[in-house]
Amino acid sequence: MTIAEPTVETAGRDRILDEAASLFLKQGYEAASVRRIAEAVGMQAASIYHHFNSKEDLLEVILHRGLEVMTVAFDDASTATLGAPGRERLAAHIRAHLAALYENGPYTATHVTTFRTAPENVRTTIVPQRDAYEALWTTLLNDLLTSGVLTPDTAVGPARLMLLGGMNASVEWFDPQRGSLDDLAHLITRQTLYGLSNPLKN
Amino acid sequence: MTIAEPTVETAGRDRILDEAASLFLKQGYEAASVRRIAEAVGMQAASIYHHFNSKEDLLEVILHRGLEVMTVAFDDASTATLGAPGRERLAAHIRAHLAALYENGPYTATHVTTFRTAPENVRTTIVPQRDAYEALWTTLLNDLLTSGVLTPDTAVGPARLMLLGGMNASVEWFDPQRGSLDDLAHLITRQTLYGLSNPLKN
DNA sequence: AAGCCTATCTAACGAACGTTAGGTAGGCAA
DNA sequence: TTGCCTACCTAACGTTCGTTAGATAGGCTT
Repeated sequence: MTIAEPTVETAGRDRILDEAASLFLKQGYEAASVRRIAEAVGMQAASIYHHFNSKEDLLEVILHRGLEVMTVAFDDASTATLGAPGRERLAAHIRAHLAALYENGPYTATHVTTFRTAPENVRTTIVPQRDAYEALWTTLLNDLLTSGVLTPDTAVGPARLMLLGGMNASVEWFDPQRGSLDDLAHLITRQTLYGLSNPLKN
Repeated sequence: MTIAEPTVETAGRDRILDEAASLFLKQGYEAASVRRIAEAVGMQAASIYHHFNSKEDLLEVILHRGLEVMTVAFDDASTATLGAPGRERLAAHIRAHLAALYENGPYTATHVTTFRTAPENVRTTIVPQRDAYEALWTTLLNDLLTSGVLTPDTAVGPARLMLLGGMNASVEWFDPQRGSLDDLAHLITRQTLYGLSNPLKN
């Protein structure tokens, strides 16, 4: 058990995390000042430091939480599609990753957009958990490869990077208010598996 | 007069742009201070302001240049593949965009990574040129669609977003020092056209 | 030789930054 | 009722930020 039910104690802390993650997502880590985060929460900048040791600490917690949201989504998709056909399993995991990006708070999207330029010590702390998440995808794609769902000459490493990169890149253009997440998931799944080429014309 | 041949005059200015773009790429726009940029160039911070009006101005010039590099690469690919088969034309333009990202200075990569969180007035200034570049891709994909190279039910808008997003996302993991750009271009072209699915197993 | 222009410098400005010290008010426990 | 603990506050710290003013040194023009 990692996530407690929201109590009065954690409410203030979680409010700070929510607003900080949203601001980091919109403006970037450096541009979002502690004072602006505090203002969004409705408190003074100094009060942030009752809950977190530093601004870097705040970012670290947010990046970890974003990764946790992804990982939980992935695991849920795995158990939900145990024994299902390969393409269905892939579709479910793609949909799960996109749901983590757009339907479970700003944490995953913030992770995706701010990790690359995060302070080095923060990045270093996050890397193991990040590797673990990527390993989940490697295992999934390897399963699909050995079961014959993917072309035998598929390079799993690059395929994983392109798939995750493609999904994450959607934060640049996909607006969950305007588009359906199911449509997006279907689009990416279809394009990943079958591509754009017209099979009738070669 | 907009672009002069490189003289001793513009050399200092271009040095500043190079170092600034590299730092913006590595650390982000806000984290890279004018003093650090000046230090990388080998001058004092105040000297930057002999060449640029403000830090925002510096970013704006860099973003524009990144877009110009992309556009020139696209146009070169277009003229180089006039009358060529559709898939070859697509491959050439993918390769051109990736070359702009990795082989023509840090400008295009910096554009891709910093545009989303750039100050709003800077973003506003850039948008028209950005729309023009995306329109080039829309035209190309529409050509491929009407000539039957792409599946008739291809949605060109999302396809363009996914293709550009996928290529741009490679800046997160592709290292031009370690990997071949031709390999990357081939990988993305192949995956875009044909996907990962094993055609022998449905 | 005189004057100007370009490119840089030193020095400093006010503002904003992350952060700390110390205080206060309210709830819970003894 | 007293005392403590949590969650905030006000005030301020030293640092760094983007930026400006003004000086200087070297080269080109006349």
